[in-house]
Amino acid sequence: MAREKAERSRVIPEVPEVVVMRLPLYLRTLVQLSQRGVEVVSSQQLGQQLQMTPAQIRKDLSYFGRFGRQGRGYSVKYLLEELRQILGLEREWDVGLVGVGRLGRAIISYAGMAPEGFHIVAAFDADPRQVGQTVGGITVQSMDHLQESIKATDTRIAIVAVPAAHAQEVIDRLVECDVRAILNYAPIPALVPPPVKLRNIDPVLALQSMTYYLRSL
Amino acid sequence: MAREKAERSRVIPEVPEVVVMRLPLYLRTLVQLSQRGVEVVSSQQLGQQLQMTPAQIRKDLSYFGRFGRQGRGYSVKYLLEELRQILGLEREWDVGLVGVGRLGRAIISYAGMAPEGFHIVAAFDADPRQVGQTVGGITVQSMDHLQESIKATDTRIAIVAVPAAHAQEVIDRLVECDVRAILNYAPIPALVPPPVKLRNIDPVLALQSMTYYLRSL
DNA sequence: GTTTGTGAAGTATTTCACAGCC
DNA sequence: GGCTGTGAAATACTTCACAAAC
Repeated sequence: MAREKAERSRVIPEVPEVVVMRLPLYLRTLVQLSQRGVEVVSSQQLGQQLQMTPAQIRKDLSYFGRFGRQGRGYSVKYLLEELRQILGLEREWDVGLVGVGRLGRAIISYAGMAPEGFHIVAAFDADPRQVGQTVGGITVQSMDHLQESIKATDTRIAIVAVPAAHAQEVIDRLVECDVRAILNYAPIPALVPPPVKLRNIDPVLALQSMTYYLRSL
Repeated sequence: MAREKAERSRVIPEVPEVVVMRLPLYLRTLVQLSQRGVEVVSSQQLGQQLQMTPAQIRKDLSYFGRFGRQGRGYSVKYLLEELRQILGLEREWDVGLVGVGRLGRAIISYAGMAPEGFHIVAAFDADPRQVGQTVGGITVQSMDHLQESIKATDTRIAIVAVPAAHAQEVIDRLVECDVRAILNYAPIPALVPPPVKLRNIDPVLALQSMTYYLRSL
């Protein structure tokens, strides 16, 4: 009869996850503005760029502190630094990659990660023919070394690019060796225990949800 | 004084977009169950697989009709067909791809699209060295032919895999030639006019929102 | 017995609107 | 005059809980 309500009616009004997911968007826009030499920006202007209401931006930021100045707006440089701080991006992060098939290789070669401080430092594959090969400067290791290697390097972020059939098993193993954030490219609704964060990259799902609005065509 | 409230207080209680975005997830799970030979499934069981409440699944489905039987559950085969119908997936869709760099090529070679009925039938690139080349059976066309070709083939879905600096411009051109659904891989907060649907694939954003929870490490 | 479909209740999230400050 | 930060109000979404159906 006594339910586990305790967990839900938490005392700390935790920052909503939707808010956290919007912060990188703000950060990116600020970086752009900064590169264009803009020094001050209002929530109004930010909202225009991002197609959202100024109030939402202000409310989101207010979860973390007071970063603006009445009558002026936000200092681009200052807000940018604060957001980086909040998101834990003032440091570099090591990332492990599992699966070096076509997709995995594309991910390794993708030039957009490193500039943002995410460095793929280890790669693993179940296929013995892949093991020992060098891809983008990284030597592919056997799955037998997964736990050992991830733990030894204290890697907390992993990218999963293995076939759907093996993804959950791989994810379970990653969780076991204390990986706390997983970016999953496999088209499965993966399950992870609470402390672990998971985000899915799934282009087919995205397409399938858009065709709903195209039915009439 | 008179605001454009009219648009918001619409009479039709439109299906919430969150609901539409969950349907493909249900569909995929049903396909799996079907392949395993399961014939009937309850919202309870579906919820377990997908880590969501049975009530949510039932409520989501109720926006579109009544597909279950009390005391039994849902016929996997029937619900699957209905969802395909609702999502507009009982037909095949032609897809145009803009940008055949490393990412674009990886997208063309990705084997997961065609089985779901999405066929990349045309590819475009601004680089003259790419134009005329054949990638995965498709001849890369010049950007000069974009409008002409997309319109001629009546393509309504496009994938954008060009550098960030050109993405918005490309998206604008796609919108002009009546593309109604865009899957954007460029790391920019792109803007599209209301009738057009946009989904972003952005691994860096996903990573940046997870590191928030890793700050303590 | 089981499970759906759904109003009503409960949460969560967004937007409003304004005091306070520059 | 312009803009932030924020309680309060409004809206959106989720979950409850139960009558109806099998």
